Amino acid sequence: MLFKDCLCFQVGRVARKMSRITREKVAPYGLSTTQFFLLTALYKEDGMLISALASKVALDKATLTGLLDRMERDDPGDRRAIRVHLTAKAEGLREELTELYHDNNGMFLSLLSQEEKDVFEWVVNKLETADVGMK
Amino acid sequence: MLFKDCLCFQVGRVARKMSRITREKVAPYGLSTTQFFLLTALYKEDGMLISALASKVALDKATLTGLLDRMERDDPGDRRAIRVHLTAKAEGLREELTELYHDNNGMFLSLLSQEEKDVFEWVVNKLETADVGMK
DNA sequence: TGAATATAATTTGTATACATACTTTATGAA
DNA sequence: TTCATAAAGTATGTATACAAATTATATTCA
Repeated sequence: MLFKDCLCFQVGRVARKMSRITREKVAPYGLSTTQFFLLTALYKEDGMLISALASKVALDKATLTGLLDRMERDDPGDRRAIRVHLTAKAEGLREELTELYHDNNGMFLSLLSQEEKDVFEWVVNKLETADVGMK
Repeated sequence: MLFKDCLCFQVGRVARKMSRITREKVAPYGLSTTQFFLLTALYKEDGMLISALASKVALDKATLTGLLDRMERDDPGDRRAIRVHLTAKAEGLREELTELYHDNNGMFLSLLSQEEKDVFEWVVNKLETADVGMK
């Protein structure tokens, strides 16, 4: 089977599928998968710098600029820094979206045994932190 | 750690990183990661229908339309079907890109033990084929 | 002080990625 | 035959995703 032993392709393929599945669930809230994770990060910690938020969700800050275009902004002091805050609307959805986040995780996790989860987590971390000359 | 147990996020994050690493290697050939995999699929089997190719690389046919915009096309018989063929330029890079493909795979695979590879492959397949109400 | 440097974010340009709708052609059934 | 349906691609619109360059501000140090 083509790409059978290609980790890069396999990971990309399953990432796209899982993202699509998640998107279907959050679409009713007018969210994309990425926006959903971004909100989840803000539910955990509000008022981060864009660069800190980018680090949390593992995206480039340039990607976040677009994502955040319609969100509330603030500027407490340092004019280089912009802190991202939840809107009232997002705050109102906190409970519901947090529950959805856990349900969705649980759905995926329920497919795996404990050992599979452990090894998968270990492998993903290895691939993620591998030093292969990238920034 | 945020998203620690979120398979969807973890897989997406590692997919982006691996794609970036691969892109750095194929950029000198004027290719993106996706284009690289698409060529790899064509090196394996030339003359596929766009829909068949889309299936091979696990992308929507609409995504392939854009990707293939500058590639050679042919139409043998069925006017609904367009078959994708390698250009002379792509054919000239076959050896080099095939080697790069295997080297890149090997680089990622070398990070994992046999058991880790086995479990990872198993888990990815489970996540990929899981029936959770998606098309 | 003031120039060099670093930091935070934006801008620009390019390339996915996909849902939805549409066009064209083929096929199947009445 | 002819209408309904399916199949193959394309078009459109939206949303990532990121490299490279730029802007604006802060910091450091000579």
